Amino acid sequence: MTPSNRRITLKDLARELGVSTASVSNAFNRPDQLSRELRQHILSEARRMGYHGPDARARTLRTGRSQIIAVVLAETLTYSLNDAVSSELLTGITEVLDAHGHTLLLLSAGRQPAVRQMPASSSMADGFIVYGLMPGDSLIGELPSHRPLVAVDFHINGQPTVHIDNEPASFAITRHALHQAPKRVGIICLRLATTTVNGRLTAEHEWLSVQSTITRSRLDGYFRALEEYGLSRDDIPLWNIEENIHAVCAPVIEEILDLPAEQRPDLLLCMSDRIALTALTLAEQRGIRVPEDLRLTGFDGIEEGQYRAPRLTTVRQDSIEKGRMAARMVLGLDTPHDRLLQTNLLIGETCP
Amino acid sequence: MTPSNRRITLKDLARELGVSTASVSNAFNRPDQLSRELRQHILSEARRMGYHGPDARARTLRTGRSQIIAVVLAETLTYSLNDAVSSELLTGITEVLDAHGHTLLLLSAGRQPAVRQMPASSSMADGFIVYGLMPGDSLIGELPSHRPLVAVDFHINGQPTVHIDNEPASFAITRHALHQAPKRVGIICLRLATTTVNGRLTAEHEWLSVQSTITRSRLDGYFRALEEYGLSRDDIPLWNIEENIHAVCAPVIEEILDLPAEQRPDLLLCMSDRIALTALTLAEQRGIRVPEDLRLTGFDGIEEGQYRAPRLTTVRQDSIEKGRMAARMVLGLDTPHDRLLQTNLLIGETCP
DNA sequence: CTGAAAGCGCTTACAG
DNA sequence: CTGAAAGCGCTTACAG
Repeated sequence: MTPSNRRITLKDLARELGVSTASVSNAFNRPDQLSRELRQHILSEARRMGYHGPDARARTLRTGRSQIIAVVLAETLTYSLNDAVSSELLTGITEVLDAHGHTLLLLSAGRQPAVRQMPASSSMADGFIVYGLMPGDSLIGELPSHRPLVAVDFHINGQPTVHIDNEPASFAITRHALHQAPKRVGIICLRLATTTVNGRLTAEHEWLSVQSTITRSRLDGYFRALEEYGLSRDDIPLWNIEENIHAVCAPVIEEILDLPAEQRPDLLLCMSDRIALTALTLAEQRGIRVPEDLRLTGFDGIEEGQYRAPRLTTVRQDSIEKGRMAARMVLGLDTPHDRLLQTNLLIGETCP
Repeated sequence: MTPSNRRITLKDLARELGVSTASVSNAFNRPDQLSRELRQHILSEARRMGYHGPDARARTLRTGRSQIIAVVLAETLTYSLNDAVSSELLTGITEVLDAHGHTLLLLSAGRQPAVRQMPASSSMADGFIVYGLMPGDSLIGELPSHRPLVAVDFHINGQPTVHIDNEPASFAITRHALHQAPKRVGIICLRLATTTVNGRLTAEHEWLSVQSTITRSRLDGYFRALEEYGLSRDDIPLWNIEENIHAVCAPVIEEILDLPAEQRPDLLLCMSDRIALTALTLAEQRGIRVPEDLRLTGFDGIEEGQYRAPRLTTVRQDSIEKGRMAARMVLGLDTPHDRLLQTNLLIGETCP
C-alpha cells in the first residue's frame, strides 16, 4: 500500500493497478492509446484512490508547456485591477485564454525601481503579454528569450505590438470640441514629463518622447487640431497628473477649477476618462455648469462615463479587443504582427 | 559550444565554465555555499551567455514549490475584474503575495456547468484562495488535497474562512433607515433564489439556504430589523437580480421605479452598491428625488458610491483586508483559522 | 568550499 | 494495444 501521508503519484497508481505508467498517463491524456475498458478502470480506480490526475509541475517540465500565459503590467496590480481600461484588457485576454485551456499569471512591474525584478516564477509561463512599459525597461531583458511575447500600447524591438491610433483620435476629438469656439483651452496630461509632476507643466519640464509614451501622441493630436484652428501651442496651459486615480487627479483639478473665472479654461481636454470624470464631479460641487461654463473631453470610453448624466464626450477604445488580439497572437492562433486598432468618437453631453 | 538554437541550461553553463552544476545552482540560490569570486564569475558568465537563471519549471518540480498562489473565483473573470469588490479582494491578496515573492494565478469557476472543470495548470499552485463558491461545489474536490486552502465569503468543510458579519450589518443599516419612518419598504436581493430570477420574487420561488449564500444572511438581517420595527416580512416586496452589473440591474429597477407612485417603495434596501447606484441613476433620470421621494441603502462601500453626490448610505466592508488575511493564511504567515471581519455603517445622503 | 549523483513526477518514442 | 526506459532541468544531501 502507498503510505497515506504522502501524495499519491501516477507511479503509485500504476503499481497498485498492475499496469505501466504509460497506460495511466494515456488514460488521462490520450484516450485513443488504450482500450476503453482499461481506461475506465484506471480512471475509476484513480478517483477511488484520490488521484486527481497528472501533476502540472511534472507535466510542465516534461512537455515544456505550462498552459500559463503571464501578463506583465507596468503599474501596480492594485492600480491595474481597479482601473477600468486595464480591467478590460485583462478581460479580453482571459476570454481567449479561457477558451483555449490556458490560465493567467499576473506579474507586476510597478515597484520601487531599486527592487524591480521579475519573480522567479515568471519563467513558468509559455508566453508573455507586456502592457504599457517604457521601451528599454530592464525587466524586458529578464524574460525568457525564446517564448512568444506581445507588447500592448508600446513597442519592444522586434516583437509584435497591439496599439491604437492615439494621435488621430486626439486630433478628431479636439476638432469636435473646437466647433463650440471655446475661449480658453486647457490640457490635462497623464504622465507626460520625465520627472514627477502633479500640477502645471512649465517650460522647465522635459517631456517624454513619442516613442516612450502614448500620452505624448495624444498631446500631438491635440496640438495639431489646435494649430489648425489657429491657436499656438505655446498659449495653451498644460497640467500633468502622475496617477490615473481620483485621489491624485483631484488636487490638480481643484487648482484649475479654483482659478479666477476669467482665467479658468472653458474647455479641458483630458487624457483619460478618469481625469474628466473627476473634473466633472468637482465642477458640479462648485456649481460650475457642464457644458455651459466648462466643456470636458475624456479618453478611453469607460462605462462609468457613459452610465451617468451628463455622459462624457470621449474617445472610445476597445480595450477588450486589444486583449483578445494580444492573447491570440501569444497563443499562436494569429500570425504575430503589429495591429493598429481604430477608435471612435463618443459625443456625450459634457462637450456636445 | 552549446547549439545556439536551443535554450541554454544550467548544465550547459556548468560544462562551459568547468564547474559543477551544484555550483551554478548555488551561485543563484545560496550565495553562502561558494566563494564570492566564483559566484561573481558564474553570474557574469551567465549574463554573457544569455542565461537568465534556473528555469522555474524544473525548480518547481524539484523543490515542490512554485511560488504561485491560485485564486479560484466563482464568477467569470470578466465579472471579477470589473467588479469593485472582487478587485479589492484581489488587491489585498496581491499586496501580500508580492511582498513575499509570490505571484497570482487566476482561475475562474464561472462557466457553463457542463464544462466546468479546473484547468490542468491549477495543480501548479502552492495554495488556493477560493472566493464565493457555493459549498459542495464539485470543483473544490478537484483541487490538490494536501495544499493550503482558504475560503472567502463561504465555508468549505474543515478549511479556514474569511468572512464578514452580514446579518448584523444588514440589521444595523435597516434600523438606521427605519428612523425616517418610510411608508413602503422594498428589498432588492442579489442571487437569492434557487432558480434564475430577474424581477419580483413570489411565494413560488425557493430561497437558497443561509449556509449557501451570504445574501440570505443579509436578508435575515433586514427582516430582523423590519420585524423589530413592527413590519411583517410577508408584507415586504422582494425583487431579485442575478448579476451585479448595471445592464442586469437596470430592467428590474425600472420595473420598480415605474410603479404607480402610491405603490412605489420610498425605501429600497439594496444588497449591493452596484444595485443602489443603478437605482440612483435611474431615479435621477425620472425626476424621482433622492432621498426626498426615495431613500436608498447599498452594501459594500465601494469608492464609486462615495465619490459622487449624493453619497450612498451603505455598509462598508474592507475587502482589501479580507484579501490580505486570506493570503497571509495561505502562505502560512498566520495560523489558519476562521476570521470574521467587522463592517461599519456609512451614512451618506441617499438615506440620511 | 566543490563535485558526482540521485531523483522530483511526469510523457513519449520505441520495441514488442 | 501495452510496457520498459530515457530524460525534461533543476536542487540538495553527501562525500571529499
